[in-house]
Amino acid sequence: MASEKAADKRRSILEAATKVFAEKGFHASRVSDIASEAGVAHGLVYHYFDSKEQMLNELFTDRWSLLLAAMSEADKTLDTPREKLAAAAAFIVDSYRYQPEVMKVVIVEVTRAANSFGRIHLPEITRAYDQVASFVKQAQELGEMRSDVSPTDASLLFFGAVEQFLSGWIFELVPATEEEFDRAKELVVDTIYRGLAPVTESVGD
Amino acid sequence: MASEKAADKRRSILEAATKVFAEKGFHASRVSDIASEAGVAHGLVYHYFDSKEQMLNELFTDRWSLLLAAMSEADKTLDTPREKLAAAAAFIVDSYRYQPEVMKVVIVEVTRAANSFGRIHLPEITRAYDQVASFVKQAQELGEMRSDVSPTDASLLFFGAVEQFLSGWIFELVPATEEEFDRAKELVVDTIYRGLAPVTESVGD
DNA sequence: CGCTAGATTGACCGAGCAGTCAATCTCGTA
DNA sequence: TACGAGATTGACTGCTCGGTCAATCTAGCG
Repeated sequence: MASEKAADKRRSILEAATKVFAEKGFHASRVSDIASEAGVAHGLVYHYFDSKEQMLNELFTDRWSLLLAAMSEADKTLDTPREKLAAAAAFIVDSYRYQPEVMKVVIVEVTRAANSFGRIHLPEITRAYDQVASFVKQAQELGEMRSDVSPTDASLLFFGAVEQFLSGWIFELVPATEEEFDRAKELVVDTIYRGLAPVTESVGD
Repeated sequence: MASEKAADKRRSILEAATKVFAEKGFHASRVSDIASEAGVAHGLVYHYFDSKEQMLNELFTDRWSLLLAAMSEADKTLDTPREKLAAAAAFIVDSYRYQPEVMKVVIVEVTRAANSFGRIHLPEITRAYDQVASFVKQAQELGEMRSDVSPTDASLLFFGAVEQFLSGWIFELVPATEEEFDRAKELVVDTIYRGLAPVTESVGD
């Protein structure tokens, strides 16, 4: 069996798809673009994949399950909710750092595509939100975060902020440098943590 | 001249387009869907608009300039940066409250579409980000926010959070009730403000 | 009333492209 | 070296849609 070589070819086609999707967006990407990027005839794409859609679905699910696994692992191995939150932010930012194309596709074509792939993958997406919400809940139980904010809302805040940084890099609004990556991670976690700290007293409202 | 009636018809087609775009997304929307939603033959759409794209562009620009105007007005008439920030959040959230379809299209099809319309409208989008960044700068100068965070980054945080709430409502992850709307506004501004408050001393990194 | 400009219609066209498939090739194996 | 399973090719198909346009309608005006 050439199953190993076949698997390689399959992977290289998926990588080509990632590159093309990242560059032109899913809708503007032709299967023939992907094929030529991969250096194969476009018919071959259909030997390995059912459709263009399937490629995006696979690409997303592969990466998203890494995120889910990383968060789940963080929940088990790390001690404080803050560290867990930091681990989640770090995973996402570093994913972008090392594979910007994959993450660009994941964010732009799925996570934020409320009318198409976002809807399809809502269950997986929600799982990540829920995990972060559970970290928030832990923080609340430890008295590290105010309890009058729903963990769900806090989780939206968190993902909104992280994804907006990715967006900024993707749109090239903000330089995508090593320092920026680390700064972003810290800023998000820090701001959420301070912003949701228990209200000792002081300020009315 | 029937120019008044004509303008009405034009508007009603644009409204139909909004509805269809919001429902199915731009790419999945057919010009004929828009026409039949508006109750006209699809050829008429081209009497009033050059293309499907133009409709989305117009729709976005109309709404976004309202946002820019509102923020600019807030900058002039309100006293504190915090109020200005609150006004920006309120404008966006209330836009969704009263016209969810328009805002859904604005956010999903433009603001977050890094590969298509987002790129085209980047200058306008950036203008809004810059305005918020300037509010942050004002807050920093008044000593209400820490100065070691770049206003640009703070602005990303702000928009990321606000848009993620809209996303939550759009995806129906979170109930879109009156209370939620008001809660979201306050939560975002409050969290940003607390989160970016000057660091009195204490914690060393 | 007719005339005209603009509004409205819907049949039609052509491009672009996802997906198919029969033919050919390649390579591991016996 | 001969066989065959799976890999690879690219010509071809069928369809969807955006956009065009000539024909028809309508309403205000002289």
